Amino acid sequence: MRRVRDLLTLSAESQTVTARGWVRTKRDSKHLVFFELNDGSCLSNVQVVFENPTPEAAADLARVQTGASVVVSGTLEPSPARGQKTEIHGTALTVVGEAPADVYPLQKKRHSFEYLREIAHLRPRTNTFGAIARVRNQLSFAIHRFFQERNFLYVHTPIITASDAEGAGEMFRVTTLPPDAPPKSEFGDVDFSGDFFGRPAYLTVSGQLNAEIYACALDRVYTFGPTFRAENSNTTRHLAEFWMIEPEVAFCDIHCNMDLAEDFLRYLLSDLLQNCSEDMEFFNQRIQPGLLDTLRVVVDSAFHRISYTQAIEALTSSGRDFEFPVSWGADLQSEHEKFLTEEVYRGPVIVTDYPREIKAFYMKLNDDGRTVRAMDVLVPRLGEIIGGSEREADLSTLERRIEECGLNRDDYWWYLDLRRFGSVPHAGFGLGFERLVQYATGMQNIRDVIPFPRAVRSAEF
RNA sequence: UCCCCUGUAGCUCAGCUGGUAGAGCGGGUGGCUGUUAACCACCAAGUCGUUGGUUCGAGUCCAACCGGGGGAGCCA
Repeated sequence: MRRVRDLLTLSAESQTVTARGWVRTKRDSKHLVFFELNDGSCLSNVQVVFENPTPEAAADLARVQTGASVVVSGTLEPSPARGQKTEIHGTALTVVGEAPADVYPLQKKRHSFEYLREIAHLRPRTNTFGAIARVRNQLSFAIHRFFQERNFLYVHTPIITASDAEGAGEMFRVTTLPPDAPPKSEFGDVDFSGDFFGRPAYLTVSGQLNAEIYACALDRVYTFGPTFRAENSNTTRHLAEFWMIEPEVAFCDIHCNMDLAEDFLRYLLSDLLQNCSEDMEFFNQRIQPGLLDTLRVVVDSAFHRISYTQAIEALTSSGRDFEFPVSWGADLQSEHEKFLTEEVYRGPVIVTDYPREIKAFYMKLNDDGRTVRAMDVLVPRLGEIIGGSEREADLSTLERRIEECGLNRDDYWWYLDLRRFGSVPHAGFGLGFERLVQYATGMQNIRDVIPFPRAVRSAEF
């Protein structure tokens, strides 16, 4: 038994081969039947030919339709026609599972992504979703390799968290209390002391705070796990459940953090271009023309690095009429990010040193007292793909920032201990895995780059 | 959550200022000895998202609801 990917690299010397998989398309004439077999090992199908089939084989071939699963044996031969170098001249065929064409939802034609989303259990059988699965796999592997080569430790931060104020968005509650009649306190609010954890608990929105703990002991760590946001957001770049990569590095400032983020993205894209070339060529041709050229430029050139203040200047001096007014102190809107990445710099841009008021409490306060050492990596089409910062390492400054942000110091006692004992400058960032996949493939909707998307009012499959 | 667009055959869509539905693909049958978006011929297939309203008459106009898509905000 050989996988199609290997089969296609063999030289055709009439050797006997067996393959199995799912039939993508069949074409036949009176004495000649062609079908193409795909087993997910690569984008390409292998063409199978039956010439003058025996009556038994003909009966089986009649049951072969798009979507059927088959095992086929034959000899690998040079193909006389264009379209493929080699093909299997079939001698034996087993139809493992039929796919009746009048009810099988996938036809041998192009389907819209909207339709395929409704049949997410079958969409990995299409070219696009097979390619996405392989790209996700390649990127995941490369992410681990990148960090492992640099002596980062993979740490497993918790999925369930009790800190409800990480400030990264609405959270999903985790509870074993009965939803119809939860216990109430004397004031009428829900009493969580009897809940599973004895306190309110949620699904994590970030592993960062926990990662900092390990970075401040083991020097350099990363997490790669699922993350949950209960935001009621309905866009092409948000999910309620997504995968995030969060490196955290001790003795590292904002500049070292930017270097890491940039090396990381370029490493991943370079690896993908090299090791998923067939799939990437497909995305270039069918999904986003020009994609490969764009990615090659990103791999080969340094990212632009500007401060928030410089970004504001670039926007105000552009003469462009934006829907949202540009002023120092206001957050950058989508249209501003798009303008910077797509028109001013035509590539990834790292923006640093944002006003303290629009960023999280844990970001290191700059000497000017007005800005923090935040960094966002913005890319064309998507906007923010990475958000990170140098963390505030000074105890009293951090305590002041927590209070400024209206948070309760006591909730962060363990986080503050990191500054109380052996504090070090450290920095890190979060990369949204699905956004990376979107960027790398040119896919428009984030729901099409994750196998089973979870979004508002959407959790089937 | 807000704004805009959209819902007609299995899929993708057309259907003008209201007169009870059409194309391509897909499917079925037949033909074809090298196809590869196969080709040729024929055939079948629709409670026009749901409910209500206007009208002699609604796929078409109006309202509400439901589903889908895009944009914004929030962010990764």
